Amino acid sequence: MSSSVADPAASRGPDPHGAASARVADHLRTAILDGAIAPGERVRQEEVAQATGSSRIPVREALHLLEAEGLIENEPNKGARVPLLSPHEVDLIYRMRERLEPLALAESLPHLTAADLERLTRLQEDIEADSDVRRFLELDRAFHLLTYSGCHVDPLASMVTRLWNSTQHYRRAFVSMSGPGRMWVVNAEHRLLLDAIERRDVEDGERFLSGHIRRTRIELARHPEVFDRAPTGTHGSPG
Amino acid sequence: MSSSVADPAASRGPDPHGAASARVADHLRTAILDGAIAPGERVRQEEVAQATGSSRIPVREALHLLEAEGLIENEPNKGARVPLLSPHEVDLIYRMRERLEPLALAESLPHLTAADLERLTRLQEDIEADSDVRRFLELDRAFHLLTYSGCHVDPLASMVTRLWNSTQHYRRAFVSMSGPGRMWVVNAEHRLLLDAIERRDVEDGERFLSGHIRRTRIELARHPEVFDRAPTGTHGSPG
DNA sequence: TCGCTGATGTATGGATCCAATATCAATGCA
DNA sequence: TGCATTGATATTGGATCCATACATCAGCGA
Repeated sequence: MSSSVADPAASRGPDPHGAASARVADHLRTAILDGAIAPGERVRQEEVAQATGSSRIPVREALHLLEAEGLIENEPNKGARVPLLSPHEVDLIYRMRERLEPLALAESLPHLTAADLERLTRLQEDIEADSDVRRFLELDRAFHLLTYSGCHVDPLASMVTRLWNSTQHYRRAFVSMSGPGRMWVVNAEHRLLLDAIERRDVEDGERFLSGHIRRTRIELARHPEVFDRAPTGTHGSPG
Repeated sequence: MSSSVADPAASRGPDPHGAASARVADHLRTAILDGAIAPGERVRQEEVAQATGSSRIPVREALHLLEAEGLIENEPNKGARVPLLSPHEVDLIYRMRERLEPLALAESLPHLTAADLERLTRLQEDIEADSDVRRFLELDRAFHLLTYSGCHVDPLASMVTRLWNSTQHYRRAFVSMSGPGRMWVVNAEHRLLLDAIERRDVEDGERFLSGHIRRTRIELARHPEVFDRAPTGTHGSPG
């Protein structure tokens, strides 16, 4: 079952006007976040156009969209590539997260519904039950972003998403090589955060969250090998 | 003196490949930041194309670029418009600035050159010498952004610029109606900040800066009339 | 008089074609 | 043998044309 979206618009829907670029963007976003396209790698318009069964116009739009999301870097007349970040840049992105995400949480918390809280608890239980790296990344991301889902102010919400996107690759490399020990720490910190959220305690939530991010940043700084031409990791078979 | 750039590519250069979209983006950015296009106003592709003497393709690219900069809002099949922000959204943007800009300053400060410091001092002197609203906005923006010019990490630098862009219109409305009294406060705070920068004191710089932004936010919150269908202000004739 | 429905105009989204630029390999020269 | 130059090729940027969706308003009926 190759889940590839590679078949051109053979028997697909009628392609409702104004959806092609979004479809292409989804395709590329998934590929980049999954690590199928590694940082530093070029992304050729024609290739993507063929892979998605569209012309190059929606591809260009999608590339610009993804540039805004921090997943693509565009250089005039030279094309697009996935940004390659230095340790210092990743560190600074984590510092930005330390300051911004507590704000997003404070903005979001009052708007989280009981259903949201249930889903959060369920997610955390799933994280603790399953120790597969790929799944951990997915669930951890879902957990945190759900935490911010009550924040409806665009610049803040989109900025937080962008910061997560930019460092997704390095998170994967980091988690892959740090083993299950680190997941326990993360889970403990998630539990504290979750508890604060359930108590609707903004102050505690902000404190636990910034501490969570700060400790992750410090831990990451102790693993420079994450940046040593990190493996693409798309078929993350346990070594 | 219509400063319009409306003459099509009559005697303009040969348009070196890959510059049209940038030219269009500059045109629109200036128009929006100057208030020539007010928040909530639509931006039609064909109009811009004619005004800049290009086809609609570079216009689309420019609109997406500006969307990433927070100056344009795109809705599928409905077109582009300048975002209209609520008081709460502006307030939250200022809170983001409170947290992000000190970080940008800390990152930038060690890389500022002696020439930068001279230019900063010169700018501040110009601000104090000239009390015209339009000029104040321009110089104040230049002052702060120059302060961050040593920060070469893209997500941070671009985010700061985006936050400034998003609220430019409301800053104009605010400064227009708050009179020269407020400028004195701003100047005093700028002097403190400038002094900390010259001493290369990161901690003081961060503290003065976040205080500067916080006080501006609080002051702005006391002037809800800024949001009462604020005048376009492009020909800000004293009323 | 008010609300609904359909037709038409207008604006955006997408495809194809052409121009300009970058990339790269082959070749000639020092 | 190493390097610069030069051509061919691949790739991006822009223009024009077509398809589709939204907006407006006239016409009709209750």
